[in-house]
Amino acid sequence: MCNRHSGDKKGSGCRCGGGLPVEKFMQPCLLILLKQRSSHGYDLLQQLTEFGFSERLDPGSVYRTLRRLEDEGLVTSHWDVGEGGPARRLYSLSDEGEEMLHAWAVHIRQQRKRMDAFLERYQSIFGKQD
Amino acid sequence: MCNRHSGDKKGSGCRCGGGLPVEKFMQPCLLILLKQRSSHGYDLLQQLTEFGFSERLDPGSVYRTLRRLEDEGLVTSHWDVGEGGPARRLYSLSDEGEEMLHAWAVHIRQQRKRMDAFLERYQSIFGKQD
DNA sequence: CCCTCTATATGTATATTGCCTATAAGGATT
DNA sequence: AATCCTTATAGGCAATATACATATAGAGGG
Repeated sequence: MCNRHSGDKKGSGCRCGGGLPVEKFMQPCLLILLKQRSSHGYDLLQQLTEFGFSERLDPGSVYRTLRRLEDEGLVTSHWDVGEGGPARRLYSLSDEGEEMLHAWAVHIRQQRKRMDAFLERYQSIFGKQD
Repeated sequence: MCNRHSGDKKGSGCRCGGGLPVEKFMQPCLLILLKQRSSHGYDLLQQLTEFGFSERLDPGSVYRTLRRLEDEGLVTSHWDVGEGGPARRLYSLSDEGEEMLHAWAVHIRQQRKRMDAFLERYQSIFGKQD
């Protein structure tokens, strides 16, 4: 098993071969979360569990992905030195990011079709209950 | 666009960010094809279009993936020097490969759920027709 | 003072990716 | 026989992606 599966322990090793890479799928999830409301990395890290990411998801991956999204102009950020606690970087979705979100939706629907093609063939061989 | 999307031209460049890497998803597709009947790389290359792979899918990727599956003991192969044409390497699914196929089915169903979670949220924001 | 929680960021070894090119057999065309 | 296409397999490589570990730092509790 691997930490790509929700609920897995960190560092348990992975032999399953993955499928959907963590950081890649994280991108559209972050974009859609930021479409709903602007937020900072640590908060987004926790919201990501709603999309099936592990509760032990590596924070470094989230911050790195956010920086990359900013490099690509899909999100913007500014420092938020507010009421107590360390300073946080507040991210917002850009217009370009919203466009990319639509592109991702198309892409993900395609991927899902491919998975359905696989699962249908699988069930036609092994049966539904398997 | 990129050659991950079926119908794309080879070498047209990719800025979409992918999602499901070609060679990763190719693995369960090859296993299920080999479950149905033993076959060789070039034939499998063409059968893969049934799972949404591009008709211009790079043959090198297919052969490399097959070799990797063999290294992992999921498939076996032997040379088939038969009636006309170049020699072909005939691949068959191993017992271990069939087990891995079941593991993949579980995994892909999980991935599908995650995509559904994304698409549902997407539709709740932008509407179904979008 | 130490520990935990919040919060952000970097380093690194290894694996994976897409693309290009090489090799070779056989058949058809010129 | 020379050229070309199709079938068939394989290796190289630069760039990127990955998982995991580690660094930094503020604030609050015990």
